[in-house]
Amino acid sequence: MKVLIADDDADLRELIAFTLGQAGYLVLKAADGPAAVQLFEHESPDLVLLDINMPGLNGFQVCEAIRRRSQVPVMMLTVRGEEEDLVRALGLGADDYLNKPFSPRTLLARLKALLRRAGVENNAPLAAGRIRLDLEEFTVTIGEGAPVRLTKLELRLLQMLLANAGHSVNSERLLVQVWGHRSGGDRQLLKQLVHRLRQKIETDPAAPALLRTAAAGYKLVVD
Amino acid sequence: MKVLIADDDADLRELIAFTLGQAGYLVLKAADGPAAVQLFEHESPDLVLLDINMPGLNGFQVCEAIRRRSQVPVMMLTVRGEEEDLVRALGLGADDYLNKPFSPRTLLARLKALLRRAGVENNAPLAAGRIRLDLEEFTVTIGEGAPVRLTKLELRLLQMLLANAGHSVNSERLLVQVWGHRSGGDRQLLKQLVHRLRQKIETDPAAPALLRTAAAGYKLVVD
DNA sequence: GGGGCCGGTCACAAACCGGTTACAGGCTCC
DNA sequence: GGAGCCTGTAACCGGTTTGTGACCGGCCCC
Repeated sequence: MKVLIADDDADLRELIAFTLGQAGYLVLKAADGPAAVQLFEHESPDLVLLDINMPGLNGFQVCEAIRRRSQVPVMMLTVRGEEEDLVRALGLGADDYLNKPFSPRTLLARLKALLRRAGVENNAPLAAGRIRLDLEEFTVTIGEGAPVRLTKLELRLLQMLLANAGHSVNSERLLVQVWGHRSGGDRQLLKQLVHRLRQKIETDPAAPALLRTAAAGYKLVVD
Repeated sequence: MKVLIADDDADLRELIAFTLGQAGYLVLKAADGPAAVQLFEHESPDLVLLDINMPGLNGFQVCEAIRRRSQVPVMMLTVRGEEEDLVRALGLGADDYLNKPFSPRTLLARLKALLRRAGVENNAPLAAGRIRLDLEEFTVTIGEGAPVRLTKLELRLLQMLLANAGHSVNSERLLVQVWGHRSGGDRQLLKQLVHRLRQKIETDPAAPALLRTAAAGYKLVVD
């Protein structure tokens, strides 16, 4: 599990890096905005910690840049009391924030919660019931069948549903997690993606047994 | 999702209540400390907004009382610049704070972030007496009967009534909470919705036993 | 008794929703 | 530059949900 930490305060950066390292995470460090963006593109970390005040590009700009190409969980580090910053960060698609100063224990707890929510806590092939997802190969295997190749979006959708297997997931949330649409609204995309995914994974796409329509969203049925 | 708002300033209280109501939250209002504590024990809200300056018990005392029995997220409303208050509140276990004056937008953003952080899932089946509501499945179950499917509006109405089970809820308030109409006035909608809901949940829709007409509104009868 | 108000009921129209088909632009890989 | 895939967009269909207008009967008050 890779975590990118971007902060220009060397002491804090090292403290965080140490904490996360101890906890078993692989840590990538950046001292300014451009470095953060570059590292992000190179290494595609599983989670990003962003300080707001950084030279080069500030945290907002980095967050925007990241959101343009990825739904990776982003946690902002803010100075307590900067109301506007907070609202702006959350508006830009940050998933959580942490007020400085914070304890390492708090950081870890929040980080884990965030990873759990994003459904990426294990990048080993996700599985539930008869469904197994291989993120490396971009394939899904149903029961004893042959692996089926998925596209990027199909994989992401299935991953989200799998992370909440058995429970219905709100369309709104799916839109946000798969496309990063802030306000949702565009149901057509989801409709279409679900349709395409069903064609691939359902024995009878007209009567879905796995990817079922639920009130206000979809859910993955596992036995 | 129930939010308890405690503030002795009636204008501010109503503004907040309106904002949250529009955003789909169920709002409980308290004008002083003791009322807040009592409401908290009665209704077990999912989040609490506390003003610091209140008659009876002040925000600190209420916060302490709440913390003695629950980990529910608490957000304090503070006057900008009162550092001491802030530190004290956070020391007492408050989770976040908001400086007055604040915009509704800010309030909502912070509140959502707090709920998200607290990991509150809003799919816990609401229940009272023989009535159980499943927000994920959009169903209601009466006693031992089979779950009945509800539409979005029916669910919202029932949720409002359930949150005030046993007490009559003003038509005006229902209109605002279910449709977001600010001026109410449109009783026909409510009439119709109640009718449709009764058809689904009453054994004899002509003689309602659960969803009763009450003075100036409706109420849910629980045994 | 008559009019106004209110809640309940009915019937119909409008809006919405999910599934489906079709097509076009963009991208990658030969 | 062309083939093939991936993604986004539009249009259509049938079913459900929601909004609207009309009517009825009870109640209260003048």
